[in-house]
Amino acid sequence: MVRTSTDKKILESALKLISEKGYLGTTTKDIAREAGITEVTLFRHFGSKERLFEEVLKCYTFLPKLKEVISEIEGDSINYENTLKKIGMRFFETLKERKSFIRILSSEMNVYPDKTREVFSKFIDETNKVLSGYFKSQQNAGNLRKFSPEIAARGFLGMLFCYFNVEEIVKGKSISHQKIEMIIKEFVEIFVNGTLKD
Amino acid sequence: MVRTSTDKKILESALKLISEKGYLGTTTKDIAREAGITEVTLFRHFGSKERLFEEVLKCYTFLPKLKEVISEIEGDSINYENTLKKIGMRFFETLKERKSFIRILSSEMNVYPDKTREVFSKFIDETNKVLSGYFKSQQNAGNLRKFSPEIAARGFLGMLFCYFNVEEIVKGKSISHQKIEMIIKEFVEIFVNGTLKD
DNA sequence: TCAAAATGTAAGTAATTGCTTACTATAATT
DNA sequence: AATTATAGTAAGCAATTACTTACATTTTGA
Repeated sequence: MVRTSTDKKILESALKLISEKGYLGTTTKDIAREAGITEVTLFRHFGSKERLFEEVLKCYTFLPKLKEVISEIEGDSINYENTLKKIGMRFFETLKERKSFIRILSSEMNVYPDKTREVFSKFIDETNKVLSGYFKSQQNAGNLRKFSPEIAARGFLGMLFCYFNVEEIVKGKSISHQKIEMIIKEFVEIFVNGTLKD
Repeated sequence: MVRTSTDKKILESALKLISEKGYLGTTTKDIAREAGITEVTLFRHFGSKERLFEEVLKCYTFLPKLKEVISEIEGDSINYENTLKKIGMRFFETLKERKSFIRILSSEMNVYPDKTREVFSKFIDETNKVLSGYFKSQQNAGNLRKFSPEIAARGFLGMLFCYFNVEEIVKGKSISHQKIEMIIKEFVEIFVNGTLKD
């Protein structure tokens, strides 16, 4: 679907307002106002509020590109600890970029369960697959002790996700790059010490 | 406030329905029907929908009693690893007991930000305080390496919280006691290995 | 048993919301 | 310049929702 500039304005406004006020708490009038158009134009472009919301979910869906991080790193012979740091950093940056969308996924799970659960589950499962694959390959190379790579990946990414969620979404802060690095350093240290072979 | 049995029925029904459909997605008619009363009775008891919701937030607010776990354990000379397992277990059990309420906290943060953020932040901060205090005392006793107890506590509880959130809330499953134990065992192993002194 | 309290019945209000319609004006394209 | 496409104006509709009112019935407690 090729997007006109009006489409884009509407989608952006919808993303912003729905992430702030919820789907049911945001009126089509609000969205139109925010986009600088009339309400009737909104309906001309998207047909209904629900269709607009579906397009928002489709348009802003994302997957963190951890695969690419691992590829880059495999070419660079960086060690395990720094790899985890880079993965953590990339993951966190992605979360920050997509903050509004993540807010919507959390809060609209009841109103629009099918798509939000699908997107959220896919996000979790795919990112975990990549990281657990990496843990496995490091185990196979004899670098790591025996543990469940899938559960460890869930743990590692879960720590980061939860930290992000609490600070940025619950507390409404914006974490500085420095602070993120510090947090990731601490988490990675625990993970490295906790997963390396003796 | 002393609760009549009708009050309780209304509060329980509101908790259930709001956790399933959201605050705005749940009508006072729905709640009345679920409670087996008429809508006018609901207003007699609570005055408004908003007031009812406030009472739900007040009534179902909780803090996991990790302090008690630590007290019990300190009397029992249980080791660090088993302590973390018991803490993890108690925390997870609490999350499961309060699943509906936690769903509401996540999803209604935009509609009712002040109280939900307050409750959620308090929950995070208090539980972290208790666990980080325990980490500190173990460091002071010379058992653990140097790391930030606050950040480690955030990490540990964050892993559990995120795992719970994804499985029970996003994916809508109910995790078996066995499965929880296994997950906690894995997470604790990483943490124990990651925080013990060499 | 009786009076007070609690709840139900039935109807209604005002406001809000998503959405539509018809006509007009503006912008873009040929 | 003329035509087509896009957007605006103004008004309105039907449905829904939180809430209210007045009267009747049932339940509870003394």
